Amino acid sequence: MDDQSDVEMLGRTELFRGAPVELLREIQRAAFRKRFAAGETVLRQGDATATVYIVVIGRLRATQTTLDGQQVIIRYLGPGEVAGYAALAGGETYPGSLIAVDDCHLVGWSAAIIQDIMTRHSSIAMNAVRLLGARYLDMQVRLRELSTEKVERRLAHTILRLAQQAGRRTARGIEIAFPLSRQDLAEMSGTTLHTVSRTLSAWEERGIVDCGRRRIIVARSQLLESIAEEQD
Amino acid sequence: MDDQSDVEMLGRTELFRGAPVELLREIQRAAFRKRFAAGETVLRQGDATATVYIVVIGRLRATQTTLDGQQVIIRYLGPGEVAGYAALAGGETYPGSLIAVDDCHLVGWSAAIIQDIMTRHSSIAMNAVRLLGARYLDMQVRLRELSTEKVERRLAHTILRLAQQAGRRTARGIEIAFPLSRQDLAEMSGTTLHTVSRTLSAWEERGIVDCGRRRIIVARSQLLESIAEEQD
DNA sequence: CGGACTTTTGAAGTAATTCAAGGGGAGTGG
DNA sequence: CCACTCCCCTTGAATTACTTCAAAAGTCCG
Repeated sequence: MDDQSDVEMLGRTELFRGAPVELLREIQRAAFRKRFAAGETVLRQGDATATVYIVVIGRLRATQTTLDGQQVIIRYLGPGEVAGYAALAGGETYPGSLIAVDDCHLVGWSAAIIQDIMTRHSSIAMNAVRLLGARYLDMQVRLRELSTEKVERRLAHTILRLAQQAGRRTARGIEIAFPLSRQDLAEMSGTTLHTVSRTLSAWEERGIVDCGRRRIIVARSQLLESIAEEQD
Repeated sequence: MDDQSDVEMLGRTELFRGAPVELLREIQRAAFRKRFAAGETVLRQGDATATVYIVVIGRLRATQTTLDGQQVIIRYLGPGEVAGYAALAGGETYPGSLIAVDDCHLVGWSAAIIQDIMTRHSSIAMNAVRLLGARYLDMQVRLRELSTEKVERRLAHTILRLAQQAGRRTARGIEIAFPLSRQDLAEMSGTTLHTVSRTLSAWEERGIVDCGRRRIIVARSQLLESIAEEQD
């Protein structure tokens, strides 16, 4: 990918949207590129914040792990999204880890550079405010779901959200465009892989979804939506 | 409260910290003051975003309500904190409601004015980035707790967090400085008021807490911390 | 002192976890 | 190319933590 198309790419990201071309060029010159193979760790929970990345190609999984090894998936990050927000928001250490789910291309900057850019260009800082506001809102919604809904409904919401953000239309329905195990779904919905497996089996029988090994296709999204909305 | 002390107060808030005095004066001139009695609604879920407030005196409860009337408490807001972040982050509507728990004094600005100030002064925008980053992180931690911990541990974490942010040393221990019902604790911990009541009764017997009607005193915080950290 | 709200506690019910075992794909190495 | 191995997934049975249902007792306020 050449510098020119990099600049265009940056202009479409949530963080740098709306920036004038000269500024995008400056930002592009200050960036470094990095690639990660599927399964590699991009950054590790507890490490001192050093780098902010933007995803160019591929997908990352943001997790938080407890002392006793239990994991929660905070979110998945796709092209154009900021990875390592803690370095942007002045956190001391990364609150979670970031793992490449696919083979990934990222562009990165040191925390100091990004913070300098935001300080000199308030429109970029405002983009960061909007982006963090949106993520905070997203977490509020998930917290509410986790507090008030039963597992089946939560799982439906989780899958619908994934289909929305990473869905690919196919002949058989909307396919979630990256590998996703039962365990992953459990860690996103606050349940166990056993319950996820049982629920998906039941849905498959009703023709709502079509699943394989680390693969989910939503065949009848309307039915799934009605499960997500029904009262307990 | 006169204008001079208002300016000093603003300089100590999370949003305006570090701003030069002339700017603080300008901000103070653009503000309006508003008081709410205990129980009054400051802003309502679903309304178009219009105002950003800062709490001067008192405490607000931020909630989210589902279609079928179930509530979740997102957080409590105390002096110096921003209320109505959605107006700051460019959201269309308020994602939750804000209720006065105490009698409250707030200062407010229209969303347009605040956004203009942030655009003209990137240091304020950076404060907003930090503040939203911190809230997002807080929600990540709570999401993880809700997903991986059993009720007793979650309740312990909830009470410890409240004691930290609104605790007042007394002869009998750390008292949470605003009225807080069993129902409120349930809505913060993702459980029912019955389970909260039972758990608190058990703790009271062990001398860990000392509770009354809408009142919690943490008598032995070390024991509570050990409950919060023990493996399930 | 009445009435509304908050809290407590028991008993029954249940959704989901935990425990346990086996089956099947995908990739690897011989 | 086949066999081996490592994951990942499935399904049943037992267990349990928590909710739900129900009723009564406190406590505050006008």
